[in-house]
Amino acid sequence: MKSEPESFSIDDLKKRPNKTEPWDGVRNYQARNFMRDQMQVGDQVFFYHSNCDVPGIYGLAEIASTAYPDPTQFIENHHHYDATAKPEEPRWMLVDVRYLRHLKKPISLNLLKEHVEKLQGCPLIMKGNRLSVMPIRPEHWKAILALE
DNA sequence: GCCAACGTTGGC
DNA sequence: GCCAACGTTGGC
Repeated sequence: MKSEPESFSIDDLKKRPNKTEPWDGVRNYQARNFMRDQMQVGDQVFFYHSNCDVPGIYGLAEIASTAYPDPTQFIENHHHYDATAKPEEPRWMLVDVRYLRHLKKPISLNLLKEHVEKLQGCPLIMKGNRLSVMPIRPEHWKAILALE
């Protein structure tokens, strides 16, 4: 799961009550579907910092709830307001995310790219990929964590 | 700040 | 259904 650290970083997540935060603001259908259809409580997550000095994975989190409607879609004037969404027919979903730990050493995108051969097909290092939520296959998860 | 790589919108 | 225009993401 990606976030711009200037708006919400893994340090911010750690400081939250229960170290947990609703992952609101996702407005991409594919990303929504991953949260809605595939995420289960206890699933582990890489916390990725995008659009920053050193993009990469900075820590681990876990899914703390199954998907439910993103309340920000109903709030007029909110940055993530969606006039086409109605409470009886919500369009956008989110999950709660709980902090687990920082990586001993962040795994930069640069470092990930040095290990393409082990990460064949991993969406993280694929060009043009802009998804903010994406599934990581178990073998990729292991290979990435081994870089810590 | 630039720009490639998308995704969305809306006219036709 | 096609596609041009536009908006967004995110690395660099």
